[in-house]
Amino acid sequence: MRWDSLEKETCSVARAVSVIGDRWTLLILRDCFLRVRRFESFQQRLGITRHILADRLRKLVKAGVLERMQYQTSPRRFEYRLTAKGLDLHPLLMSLVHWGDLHMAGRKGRPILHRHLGCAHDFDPVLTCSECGEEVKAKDVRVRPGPGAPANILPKEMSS
Amino acid sequence: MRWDSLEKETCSVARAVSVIGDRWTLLILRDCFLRVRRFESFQQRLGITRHILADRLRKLVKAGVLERMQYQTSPRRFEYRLTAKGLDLHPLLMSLVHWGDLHMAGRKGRPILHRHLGCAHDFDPVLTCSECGEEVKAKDVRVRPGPGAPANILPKEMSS
DNA sequence: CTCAGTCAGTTCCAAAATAGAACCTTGACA
DNA sequence: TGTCAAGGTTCTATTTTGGAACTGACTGAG
Repeated sequence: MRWDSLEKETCSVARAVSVIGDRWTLLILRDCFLRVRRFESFQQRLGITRHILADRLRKLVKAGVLERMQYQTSPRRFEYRLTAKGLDLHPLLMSLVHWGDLHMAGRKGRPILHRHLGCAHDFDPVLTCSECGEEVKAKDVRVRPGPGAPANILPKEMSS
Repeated sequence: MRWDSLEKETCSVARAVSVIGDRWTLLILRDCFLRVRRFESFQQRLGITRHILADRLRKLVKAGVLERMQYQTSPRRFEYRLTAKGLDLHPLLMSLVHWGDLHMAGRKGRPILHRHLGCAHDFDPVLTCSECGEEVKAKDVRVRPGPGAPANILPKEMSS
């Protein structure tokens, strides 16, 4: 499978993965949420090849996740900022950080704390149900085809 | 940067990305949550090269996200199941699906619906604060170094 | 004016990862 | 005996990366 064919897949995961399913891209987005915006800053923080960085930034802009804005005219310089679409990735990044904290942290504890300005406490993200507000556990979810589903979206294994 | 050096990074995102930051890996995990468990099933559903599939499954087992269990003895056959660590990726996958539904769905609507058994409604995932229970928005979060933080974890840009 | 430095890239080559296809092994079934 | 299935492995050709150097437009110091 080619990766450009992934965009045409019906599955939302596949389409999302076609944009953000890349190691460097996820690390770039992490830095975006830490307010890193410039080419040189990304490059120095990540140690990424300049070549690949330019490519990934271009792709993220094309996908509408980042926007490239000129911040000075002479010489022309640009910075990259999260769009609304990009900001919507916040729950995803929070989930990623939290999973890393739970399962991959060193013995010194978590490297970053998140403070919720609403209640002024350090917090962990909790995934809840939009309908009843309760926490959602993997075992409490059943999946079924939606209006945009193609024929074989669910495996045979799924009779539940 | 080599990818095995990423595991040794201090950032939780980097460490998480070293395990799941790969297009195929994310698609494999999506299928795991749909109860796909066998080599042939993954291969047929994903259209992934058998070679790469074997490699990714090996890595996921090594990382403790999947376990490889024998389900018949003659001939010996194995299946791959999510461990507790793997199940903890559920919020991440839900966030990914939801983002894909919001921003990448075709005009026919979302391909999969998720029903919460607790309240028997189709739902969307909402990320909330473990301390106050309110929904967490990107702008309501401030980040600061934790106990396991190295010197330069935050960019200069972060004075807020 | 000259020199060094910054930023945002581009170009080049070697090394690594991936796609696509065929092949292998163990055993079941007819 | 021949065919089929599951769960892989091996092979080569193509893509993608990594690493390093280079470019172009400017600024600011001496």
